[in-house]
Formats: sequence, C-alpha cells, structure tokens
Amino acid sequence: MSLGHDAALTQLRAFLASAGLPFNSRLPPERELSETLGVARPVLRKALAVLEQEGQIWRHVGKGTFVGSRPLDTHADIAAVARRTNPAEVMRTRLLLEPEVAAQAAVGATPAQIQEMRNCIERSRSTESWRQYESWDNRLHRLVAEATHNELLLALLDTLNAVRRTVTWGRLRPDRASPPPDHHSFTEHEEIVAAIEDRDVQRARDSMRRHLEQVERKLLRPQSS
Amino acid sequence: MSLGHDAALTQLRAFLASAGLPFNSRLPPERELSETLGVARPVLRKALAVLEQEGQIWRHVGKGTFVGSRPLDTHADIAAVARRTNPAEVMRTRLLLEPEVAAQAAVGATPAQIQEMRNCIERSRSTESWRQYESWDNRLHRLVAEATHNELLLALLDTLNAVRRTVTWGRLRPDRASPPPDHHSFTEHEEIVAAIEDRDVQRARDSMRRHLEQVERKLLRPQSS
DNA sequence: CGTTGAACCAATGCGTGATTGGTTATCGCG
DNA sequence: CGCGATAACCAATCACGCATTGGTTCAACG
Repeated sequence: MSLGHDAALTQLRAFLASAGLPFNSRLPPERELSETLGVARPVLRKALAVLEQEGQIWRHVGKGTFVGSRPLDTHADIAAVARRTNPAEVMRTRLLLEPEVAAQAAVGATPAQIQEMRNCIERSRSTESWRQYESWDNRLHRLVAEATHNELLLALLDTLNAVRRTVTWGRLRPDRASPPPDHHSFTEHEEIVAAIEDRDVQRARDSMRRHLEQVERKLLRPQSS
Repeated sequence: MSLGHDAALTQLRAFLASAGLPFNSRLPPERELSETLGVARPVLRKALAVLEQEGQIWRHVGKGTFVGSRPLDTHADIAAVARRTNPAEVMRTRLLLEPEVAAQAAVGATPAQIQEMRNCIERSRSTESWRQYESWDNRLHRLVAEATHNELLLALLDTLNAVRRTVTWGRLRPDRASPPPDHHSFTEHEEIVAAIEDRDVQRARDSMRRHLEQVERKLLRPQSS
C-alpha cells in the first residue's frame, strides 16, 4: 500500500483535527502514530515536517512532538549558561557590551558614583591577595554599569558577571601573591574613570575596550608578563 | 578526647591552608573530614559554620561544601527587572546590543541559518494577525543571535526579550488587523539578512541599527503611520 | 525511483540508590 | 546538669543505568 506522502499528510491533519489536542500537549510518538495511521515512519515524518514548518507543532529529540509553537528556551539559569559557554565567549561578550556601557556611564555618572569609582581603584591598589583585588575590580565594573542608569542593562551585566565568575573556575592563582604595583589594570582603570569624569564619551569607550583587550590577552596567555 | 570546638576550628583552618584548594572546589564531606581531623561531626560542623559565616566557604545539602563565596542566584528574575525598567530602556539596550550582534552574525552565520532567516521573513509577510507576525519577528531576531555562535550572548538576548515581552504586555494591538504589506520592518529585515548573507559586517550593523531606530520611533509615537 | 522496514545514534526523561549537609536522639563522662 | 561523641534519620542532590524519542542511515523490495 503505497500511500503517497500527500495522502499521509491529509490523514495526519484529520487525526489532529479529530483528536482536538490542547496546546502544549504531547502527541503519540512517531513509531506508535505510524502504526495507528497505517503509514510508514519515513512518510509520517515528512508529513510531520510539513506541520512543523507551518508552526503547528514542534519536536525535540528525547522529548517528543508537541502542539503549538516551540517555547523559547530561556537560558536564564546561570549554571546552565556557564556550562555551555567558555572564557573566550565571555570576553567577546564583555568586549561587545562594556565599552558602550562605559560610554553611557560617561553621560550619566553622578559625582558620588565617580567618587566611589576612585575609592575602588585606591583600595584595589592596596590589596594583599588576588581575591580581594577581584572583589574591588568587580565592584568598579558594576559601578560603571550603575552609572548608565539603565536597570535592564544592569541586570544583564549582573548575569554576565555571574556567568564569568562561574566559568573561570579552572584558573587558580596562588592566593598568597598579590597584584604587583605595576599591574596593567591599575592605570587602565584610572583612564576609564578619568574619561567618565571628563564626560568624554568616546574616550571612555576606547579606554574600556583597551582595558578589556588587555585582560583578554592575559587570559589567553597567562604566562606572558 | 574532648577537643573543644575552638581547637577543632584551628585544626580545620590549618587543614584548609595546607590543602591550598582552588576556588569553587569541593572539600571532603563532613563525615570523612571529621575522621581525618579526628573530631566528631557536631564539633566539625560548628567550625565549618564559623568559616561559612566568615564567607570563606559555602555549603548546600546534597551538593557539599565549597571554597569561596556562594554563587549568587540572581537567576534573572524577569518580572523584577521588568518592574524596574521601561520601554525606553529596553530600546536603548536593544540598540546597544543588537547592531553588534548582527555584525557578528554576518561573520558566523551558516547557510542553513540564513535560509531560515529568509523563511521567517517570507512567513512574516503572509501572516493574518500581529500576533503571528511578532512570533516570526521574534524568531528572526533570535536566529540572528544564534548566528553569532555565542551561547552567553544568546542567553543575555533571551533574557532581554523576556523582559521586553513582559514590559510591553500592557499595550495590546487589535489582533484582528494584520501588518500592512508596506510595513517598514519588511524591507528592513530583508536588508539585514542580505547584509549577513553578503558577510558585510558594517552593513549588517548599520541596517540593524536603522531598523531598531524605526521600531523605537513607532514605539514612542504609535499613532504616527 | 520511491517505499518499507530495520538498525543505529544522540538527546532526553525517569527511576533507583548512593551521597551530603542538616537535624534529632541517646549515651558517656565529668 | 553540661558537653561532647555516636548513631540514626531526613531532605536535597547527584550519579548511573535504562527506556523512550526524534533523527539518520542503509539494504531490500516492488
């Protein structure tokens, strides 16, 4: 019985119409459905592919076939994202976001915020461990984000940072050592804050980008001084 | 041997110092650690509680005890962010992110992804309701994000879109109407995809920015045709 | 040339049992 | 009584194996 795939398609449509399944409900697996409809699996699959193309159903390996439109998988879970990504992607994303964030911070930063940024830099200079340094570094970058006065952007950057902290678990520095006084970030941080203080949008953007490029260089080649 | 809990605490500190465990690494379970240190579990637990209070370690049932600070579960509370932000901020953030996303998509998009983009545009032209149109529009923008091959960036954009949908939940369009055939987004979408297909990074960035600026204009003055 | 049937693959879901931090109870010892 | 050691138990989590499911390949058949 060589039912053409067009015949199988009409038969499948009739089945769905008669079943009257609600949205997001699962319909029988392919093997079972092919037997109920009396068509071979490859033919049934072609018919299902048509319905999927039409947006009437969506399928996923291991889960099944469902009625309605595919729910976009919100990767909001930090740990799940951290598992899929890698340090290189994190840096690419920071380079995409943070220069523009610094630019907008140069527009909206309040004097109090700028003062707090300087405070962070000062304290980061006199830490006794990399761990403390990173704490002040994080706080500085978040202050820049707050200075944009964009709550949504701030939330996105918080998510990014949470992922960053999770994903860089492989890197272990000897916590005994402390950042050297000529650490490149010190002067770079000061350039960024100075640009923000001068309301120099372009310079804020550029200095942040240069800073992150340096960080990226260190990250990919940690042995280079 | 009644070792006071203070003695156990110093012993535990010595153990952690000698072990030199990296951040986010798990240390032995309580039962095992109590045996190696020669102290009873309740006493060890008190010492661990002190370290946890100090922020040096964090614990969770079923997972274990870990070095460092507890990973803050800012699991992107969409609703909370949506309450703090507003449509203008959403558009500012989209304008900050998506042009650069389009640029990177122009670099990494696969032929299959480009074909799928064209498919989205075609289907969005022949929808019968704004709701269906927005569904295809969302899918198109997400395809562009996927084409960057940056899982972290994709997750951030998903969060942004979730917030956007929540924020614009109040304003509903009459769903019986359908997008007019000369809707500005049609040609703009095609420009974006064409630029991506041509691997023209700058043009992809510019066309996406122009598109979003148009969307912003419509959003702020929805009555203007 | 298309259809069929079968086997295989990778991703997912599920159930079972082990592991782990947290809690409670009991006993020993001063 | 007070303090600590020991044990048992609880709930959350994880690790593992196994079945299921969509996706793919391939040989056989008409």
